[in-house]
Amino acid sequence: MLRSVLESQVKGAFGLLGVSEPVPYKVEVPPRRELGDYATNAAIVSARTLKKPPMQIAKELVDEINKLDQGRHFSKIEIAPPGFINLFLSDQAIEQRLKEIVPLDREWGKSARYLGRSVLLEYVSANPTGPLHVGHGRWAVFGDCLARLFSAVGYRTEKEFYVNNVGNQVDKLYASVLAARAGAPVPENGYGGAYVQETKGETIGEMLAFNLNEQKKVLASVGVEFDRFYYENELHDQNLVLGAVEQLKRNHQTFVEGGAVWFKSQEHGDDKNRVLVREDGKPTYFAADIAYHLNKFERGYDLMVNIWGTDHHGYVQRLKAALKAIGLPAEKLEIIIGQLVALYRGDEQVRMSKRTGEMVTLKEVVEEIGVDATRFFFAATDVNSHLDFDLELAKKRSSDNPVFYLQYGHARICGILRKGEGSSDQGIKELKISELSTPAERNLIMKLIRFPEVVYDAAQLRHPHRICEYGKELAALFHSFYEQCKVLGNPSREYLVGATRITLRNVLDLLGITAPETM
RNA sequence: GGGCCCGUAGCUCAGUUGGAUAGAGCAACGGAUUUCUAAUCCGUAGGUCGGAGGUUCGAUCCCUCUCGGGCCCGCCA
Repeated sequence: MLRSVLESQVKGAFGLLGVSEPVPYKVEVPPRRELGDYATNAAIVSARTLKKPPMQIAKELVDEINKLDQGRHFSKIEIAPPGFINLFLSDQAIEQRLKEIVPLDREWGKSARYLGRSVLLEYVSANPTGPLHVGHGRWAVFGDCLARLFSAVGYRTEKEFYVNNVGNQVDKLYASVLAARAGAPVPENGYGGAYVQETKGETIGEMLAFNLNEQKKVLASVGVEFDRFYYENELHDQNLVLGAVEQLKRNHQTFVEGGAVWFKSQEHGDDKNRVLVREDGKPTYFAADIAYHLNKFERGYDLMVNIWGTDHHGYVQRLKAALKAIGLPAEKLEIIIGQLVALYRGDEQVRMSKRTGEMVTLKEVVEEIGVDATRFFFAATDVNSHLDFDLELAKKRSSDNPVFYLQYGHARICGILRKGEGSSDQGIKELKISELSTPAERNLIMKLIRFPEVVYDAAQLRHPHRICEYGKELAALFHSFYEQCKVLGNPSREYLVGATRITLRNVLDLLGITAPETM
């Protein structure tokens, strides 16, 4: 990507100044166009260690950059107080990037930065005791988009769903279903939702399988699929849970009290110690989860990412402490906390609770507002922020929905290309950057060539919503361009819209949203 | 009582790990269609970035305190 080329130019300039290890600086897009195509704060952040005024460092850096570059990338470099270096790209550099887009096609935006590395994503992992709620949907879409991003920067990516098919809740479900069928009241601490009545199966195993299958169907309907379902009972059957406890014992991380085996989590900063094996000899969910993650580590991934609901946040430190206590590199496990979705119908908030039975399921939402819109809404915001989601609004405003704005841009271009004679591939030979000089054209071009940087940043920060932001900005610049510039008959513009189509399509692909050719 | 998250325009949300004059969509108001798709575009209006201190060349971003909302603190999962 262009930005990393520029970063190394600055690094080279530092080298010529005799600074081999410059303090970390950034090359970024400045807030206004007059301030260049890219800008760096390198001179400002170095002022302290170099003991020179930032403006002076900036001047020295610019001299060296000019020597190195010889006008290849930059047409102009300016210095602005308190020491920003503003870089203006040459037409040659811009054209070269622009010409990469169409040949790369589906590869455009991807990078090989993490090629050869592997990542395991675990998400949703809902209990098989009922339907998925809207929060699950949000986390599912987030996880799915994150997986696509990881793949786009080179990771070998695996997606996994952990099925908690063991424990008290399982018995509770069984008792609740039988009670519901008999018309009896909900058992103590049982499940009371309407779905209990609808749960099929005679044995508890059949009921769990039924619920899981329903979850899978809903997930598939929003385009979320997994490489593996890992069943908790396998951990128990293979004796892996007690095996994990043994490892903690061996490392003197446990003690016995009240007939139970405890993990000394207080020694790792927890506010209390935690039970691993209960008085009755049954391991806790915590012990099973340690075993599960031990198993993940043994499978040898370079990175493991979990997406957990906010109700599990208190659990993060505990699990990591246990993994460290076993001697595992816990920093390879990253846990992202997903906040809940507050659902509204107009002004009225709908509570999500399995107990009351009043919850709105993911299935209902998808059926109501559609797959593409559901995915876009869930992917468009930071998963760590609370989300207020108004169903009435999402449905009523469906034609003004941002997702249609992107899709319309794609369809509009397809319409143009259908009417044009030449394909984009021909256009590439005739593309002359000098013919694309209006602000509308330049704004669109600059947005396009930054796409790989956006993908990289989004993956790096685990922020799929940046792809949505980028897509909205790109679509806006295209629509604006379209109003001002006649495309057909101008090969350079034909190439430009072809490149825009590919970029929009790749954006939608990263989000798992369809890119229609007509609307 | 303790922990984590959030608080930015009327509403829903961005804000590039501390940068330059804080942005977008919706809602409101005013315009644009003999032209490749008007599911579009152009313009106007809208802000003590919850509040108060602090750190520094510079804070929406970091620290402390505080107010408001959410989630959690089990030998449940």
